[in-house]
Amino acid sequence: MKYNFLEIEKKWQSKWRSENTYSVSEDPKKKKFYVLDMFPYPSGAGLHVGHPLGYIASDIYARYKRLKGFNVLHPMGYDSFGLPAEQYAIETGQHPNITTNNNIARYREQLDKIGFSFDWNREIRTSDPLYYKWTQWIFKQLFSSYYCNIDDKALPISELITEFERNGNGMVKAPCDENTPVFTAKEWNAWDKEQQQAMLLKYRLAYLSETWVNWCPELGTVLANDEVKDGYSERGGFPVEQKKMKQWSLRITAYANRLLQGLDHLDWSNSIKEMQKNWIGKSEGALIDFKIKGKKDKIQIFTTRPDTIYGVSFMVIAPEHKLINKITDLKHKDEVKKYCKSVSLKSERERQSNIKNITGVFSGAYAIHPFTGKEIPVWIADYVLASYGTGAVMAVPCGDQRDWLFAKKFNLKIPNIFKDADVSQSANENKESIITNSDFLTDLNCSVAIKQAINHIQKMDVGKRKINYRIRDAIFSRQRYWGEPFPVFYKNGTPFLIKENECVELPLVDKYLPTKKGEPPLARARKRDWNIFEGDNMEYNTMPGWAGSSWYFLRFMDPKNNTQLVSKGKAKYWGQVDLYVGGAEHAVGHLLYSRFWTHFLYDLGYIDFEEPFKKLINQGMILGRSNFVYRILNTNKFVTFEKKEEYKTVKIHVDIELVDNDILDVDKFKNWRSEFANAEFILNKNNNYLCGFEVEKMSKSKYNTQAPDDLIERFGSDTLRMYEMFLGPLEQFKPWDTKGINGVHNFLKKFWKLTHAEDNKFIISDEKPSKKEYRSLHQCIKKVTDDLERFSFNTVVSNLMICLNELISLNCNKREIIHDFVILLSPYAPHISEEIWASLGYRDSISFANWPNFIADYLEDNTTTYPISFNGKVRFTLNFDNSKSKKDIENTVMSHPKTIAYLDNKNVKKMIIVPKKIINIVF
RNA sequence: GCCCAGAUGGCGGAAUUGGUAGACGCGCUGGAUUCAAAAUCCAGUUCUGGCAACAGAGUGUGGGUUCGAUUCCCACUCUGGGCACCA
Repeated sequence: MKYNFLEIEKKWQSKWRSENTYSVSEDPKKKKFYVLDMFPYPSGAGLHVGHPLGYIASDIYARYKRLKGFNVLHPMGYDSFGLPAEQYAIETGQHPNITTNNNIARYREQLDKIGFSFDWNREIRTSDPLYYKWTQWIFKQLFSSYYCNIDDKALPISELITEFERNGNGMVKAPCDENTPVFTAKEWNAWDKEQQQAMLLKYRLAYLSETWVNWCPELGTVLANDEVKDGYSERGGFPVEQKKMKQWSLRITAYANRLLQGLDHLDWSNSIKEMQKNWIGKSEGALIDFKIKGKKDKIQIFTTRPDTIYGVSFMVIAPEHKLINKITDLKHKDEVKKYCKSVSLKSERERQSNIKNITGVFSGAYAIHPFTGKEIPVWIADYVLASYGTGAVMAVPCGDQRDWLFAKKFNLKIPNIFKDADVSQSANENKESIITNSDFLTDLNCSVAIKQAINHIQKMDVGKRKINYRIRDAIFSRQRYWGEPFPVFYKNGTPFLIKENECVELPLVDKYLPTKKGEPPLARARKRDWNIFEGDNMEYNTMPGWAGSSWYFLRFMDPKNNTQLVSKGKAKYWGQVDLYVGGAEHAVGHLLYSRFWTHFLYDLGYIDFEEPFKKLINQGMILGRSNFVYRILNTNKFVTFEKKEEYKTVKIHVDIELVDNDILDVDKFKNWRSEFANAEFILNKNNNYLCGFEVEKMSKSKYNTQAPDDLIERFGSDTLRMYEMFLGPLEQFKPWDTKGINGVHNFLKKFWKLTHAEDNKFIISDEKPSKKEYRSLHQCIKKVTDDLERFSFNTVVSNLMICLNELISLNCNKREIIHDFVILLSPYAPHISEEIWASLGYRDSISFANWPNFIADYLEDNTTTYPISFNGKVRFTLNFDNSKSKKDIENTVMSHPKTIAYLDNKNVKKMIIVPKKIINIVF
């Protein structure tokens, strides 16, 4: 009798492949279910056990839904554009396509071994021109659209042109660039084509804009904020400067409100929704203009607390504010210049982390309070950010802690406008307060006062109600090679789209580096290297990593369509992703951008759902369990964990392969690395070397990674699948520890043993199961079904174990029971289940069996074991017939000798009998 | 600083609506089998005291609500994640 998992798993994997078991197509007779994983970037290191965790969970769910009769779409592909392949190409000169294909082959091999039920006919790769043709197509649609705030949706730019021709832009309500002038139809019609294009670009959802970037001349590239450390590049340590660069941006801000509202209807975790909410950062308040004494200019501020306007005692503007030069008086000019310079030298990091170090400088200018007419000093300080709101605030030190601290530091007045509040020690940020000393706002509470204040501001024409968002438009250009090229060419500096059905393919280049002039790598391509070349030159930037992943779930529905992104019928049938599983690190990036693109495609009518992912589960990271040895300082002697305090030691990571149960195999250790060949050991009392351990991120450098491949060799993938689920709740971060894996392996072995004789022949009994056996099975059906419905993948394993243990003790290998049990098991352990299913005489895959129905009758019990508790403490249990009345139960309990003993002649105050639950006697 | 999670035996975890805390698995202890080991099987295993029956304590800490709290409320500590001079 041997459970030969290697043979079984190989057999079924090749069968699934050759018989196309998991390929699906639209079937109007069946209800659909779409289960999707966040597709991986195929890195060179291959998969470790942490990667497939989410895939296993989603595969189990997909298999479960299939058994429930759903038509399940469960595809997989690769997010194959990315930096590591490009970096490798720079170093070796090898085309990233080659590296990428190799890595994909390795991934596929590893994935196949785990027994996933993916429909591989639908595989997509974002770096495939057949795929990115449609990424480019979406960009073209964005370029050809603007956002209409009246209809609250994206519309074709042609409608905007018609409006410009008729009425100019005076009536147009659409998000556009800040510097867009108002023009008439006459002016519009008089402009030449290039001028018109320039104006349209200010409205397009994909537009060019000048943005500040971290430019590293030495590397010839733009760096992300976290790649810059104290003004130098993290890689290489070269100086980084701020440079203005013309880049493509997407007007995601137009969708800010819809992206926020849409969150309410999504079945996502609270924390992810919260993160997106904060990212979008909606705040309601008012814009208020403050006149400057003796100047024509006004400073416009944004505030969420217009109710505190009588508490303003100074103003603060950001060091980058455009009015600084105009308003600063002669006396302060030098100081202001010096201050602004010093701020600009600070890195973004530095500026953000210096919360305690309050700095600022007086500009010499005074603003006029719009209601009181009082003069208030205008300060410049770096705690005000140029990029948020208007880059200027009205400082209310009695109501805002940062203003308060600033006022204290520079000795500014702190007038109090709150009734019964003490603002001598800190600001009063309590929004329940009553306003005082504030003219028409006096005696109102804050929320009423805010409304009144805004009304007054609008009446006085000094400002208006304003909803402000923190979210900024997404920069869509990257100065890289290995990304989607833009379907764009330039003529006299004006961008134009290439023809409708064409796709710009990545041209070959001699090197994957920027040019000497600092142009992106694509500028190296000669005219004849491009498959399409129009105008003066093609766009040299490529799209960012998130372009391809923002819409891939749509392409899986119709991956081979050559005339459309996705056919309308297929998109209608498969619809939203019903279950999306992936890591929480994509909380704002990927998940927000795909929502944006889905909203947009919905507006244009290509799909009929607005939100891409109905239900989202974020799997927690699997952490590694590292082992350590302790070397005594300056020696080659290692001391066991128990005695390490007696010496001065250095902690060294040791490969977990050399350790079993924290006990080091000293011989293996000596052979591990030459420096340890002559190592000596101080052992513990059992003559063992005990290692220390720590739980940390799984990583090669910590020698704590575990590839799934070895485990599959040793235990089989059915065991691996079950074990990864058994580890704990899917969402939780949890340590990986192979110690427990033989527990689930044992479970499968026991199941095999139950259904196989000594000579490995399948044995099954055709006897009618007993009531006990039915009961055990149906208990299991109920628990497993309930647990899967609430995505409690770990407890399903426990319940299967409980059921099997019961069946074994009943010595039950009856056909009817095993038949249902193996279906329950099959989502977790599909290979062994297929094998036994075939032995039961079925020729079709178990994947399309029927999930067993739970029959409550089998669990019906006519007695209940009641815990009898005294003042809430359980003392003993009694069995009662369910038909027994409360009075009967009470009499029996009260006359029970144990009850009499526990009561010890005390008076019973109360007796609580909860039917089928508990009995509590209070005394 | 703000927001969101979480804290249960030696370990991973369970307890779905407030109703016997510790299911299931690992590990450990003892036993059977074996020449021996592996494998397998049986029994025990929250802590403290006791041979035992049993008693007491116990779900991060301190309070509260309740006949009854891991579960609800208040305050706090710690851990993880996210955001951050956001007006």
